[in-house]
Amino acid sequence: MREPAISAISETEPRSQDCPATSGQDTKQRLLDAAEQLFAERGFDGTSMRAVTQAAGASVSAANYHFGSKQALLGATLRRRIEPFNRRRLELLDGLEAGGAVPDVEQLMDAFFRPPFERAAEASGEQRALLRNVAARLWHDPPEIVAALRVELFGEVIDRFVAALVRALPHIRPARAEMLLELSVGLLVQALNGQAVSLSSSDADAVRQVLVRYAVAGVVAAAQEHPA
Amino acid sequence: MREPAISAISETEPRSQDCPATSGQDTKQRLLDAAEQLFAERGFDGTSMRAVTQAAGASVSAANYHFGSKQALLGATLRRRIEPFNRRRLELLDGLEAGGAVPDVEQLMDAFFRPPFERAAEASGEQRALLRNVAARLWHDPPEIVAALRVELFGEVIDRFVAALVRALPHIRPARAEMLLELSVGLLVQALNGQAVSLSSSDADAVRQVLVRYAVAGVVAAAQEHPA
DNA sequence: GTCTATATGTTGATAGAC
DNA sequence: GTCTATCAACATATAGAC
Repeated sequence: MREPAISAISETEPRSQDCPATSGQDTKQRLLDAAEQLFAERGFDGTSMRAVTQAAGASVSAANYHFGSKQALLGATLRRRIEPFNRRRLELLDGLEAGGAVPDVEQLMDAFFRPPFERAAEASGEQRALLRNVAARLWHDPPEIVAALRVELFGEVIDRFVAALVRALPHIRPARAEMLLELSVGLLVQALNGQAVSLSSSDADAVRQVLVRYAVAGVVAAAQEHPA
Repeated sequence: MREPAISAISETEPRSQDCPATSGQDTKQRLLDAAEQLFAERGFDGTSMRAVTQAAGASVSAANYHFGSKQALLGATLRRRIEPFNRRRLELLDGLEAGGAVPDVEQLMDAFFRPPFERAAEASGEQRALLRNVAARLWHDPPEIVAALRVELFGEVIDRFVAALVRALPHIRPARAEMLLELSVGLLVQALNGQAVSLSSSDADAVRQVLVRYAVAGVVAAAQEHPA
């Protein structure tokens, strides 16, 4: 998945006249792929535009033409990776709430945790390693673009799941539900990014089940404001 | 270019005022303070030696004289901040295990989570903001020095607490205990770094209690390999 | 111990040819 | 749309005066 893009520059546009319109999209995709991998491996500041464009077999100018800036390129990679997860989360939640049903905490946490693991199971080793770091970067890198993206990408998901948690735990205050969901995100990030958890050597399903069990018990136990 | 803005950051300890002889230690401390704050705010790659030395009112050469390299400077800041936490963790664990006692999961998780919150309670607002990011950087930044430091600083703590967890939960496999402790670290990092948790506006004790309640229930529930 | 000055490399972004 | 060439700014690290 790394070098085959070189062939694109070894020949001088053999079919460029046949489909010139798709050449732009193709380069854009290769840039996105290369940027995603490098940002995940070496971080935003640790990745130069030159490194990205070389890996993609393109020029720095091409990247700036398509994305405008390095920050916008990072935003595009994160958006592309996260959006499907959150669409899937909402899809699962919609299913659980169909017909006015009130899903319980276990169903909710499972719906929240499942999407990245589905992707991990179907992905190659390299993609899994990548996935781990994307999560860590998105939740712990301070740059402004990441904070804005977090709201853009996660806002609806957080709102919907907090509301569902409030319904599942009738005596919980919404602020507490939000706090517990955020703590659960820490659990998920650690699981995806961790060492001992080792997504690559374990069965993704097994890890997810441990995670869900941990989170369900934790959320239920910490839901009460003043425990006995 | 700038005024010697030193007072904004100096925080370490009330040092004696012998000026010329201890001038070296003084500069070293100021560099450490400035580096810690800037690394926390802008990350390792986002922080230049120039920024650090200007904030500390010193020169780049002085920093390289004292620490040798930028990476070593990062290592020094993390070591200074993390070491007391882990000493305190081991101290609390020693207390719990005194006389051959076998502490339960709640005592263990409390001892593991408490030190950063103690520090947070006694610290200023700036220090609390800083603390949050130190945790996130140490656990999610990929650079080699961070990985090595993690083993150096956390190795003994992890070993001791995993062993204690195995004693507290007799049927748990050590690998599972290690996984659950690592997941719990994710919980802690998210609590220290999170938005909704908001250490600065809440009572640190209250947050810690929620955290402990979440983790205890989670660890106990996820300890069994094959739940009914 | 700390400084000034500098060596040497890299960065993100742009200009303009094609 | 993509390239080559180039820019100004900034990076880390070192040399040598004091």
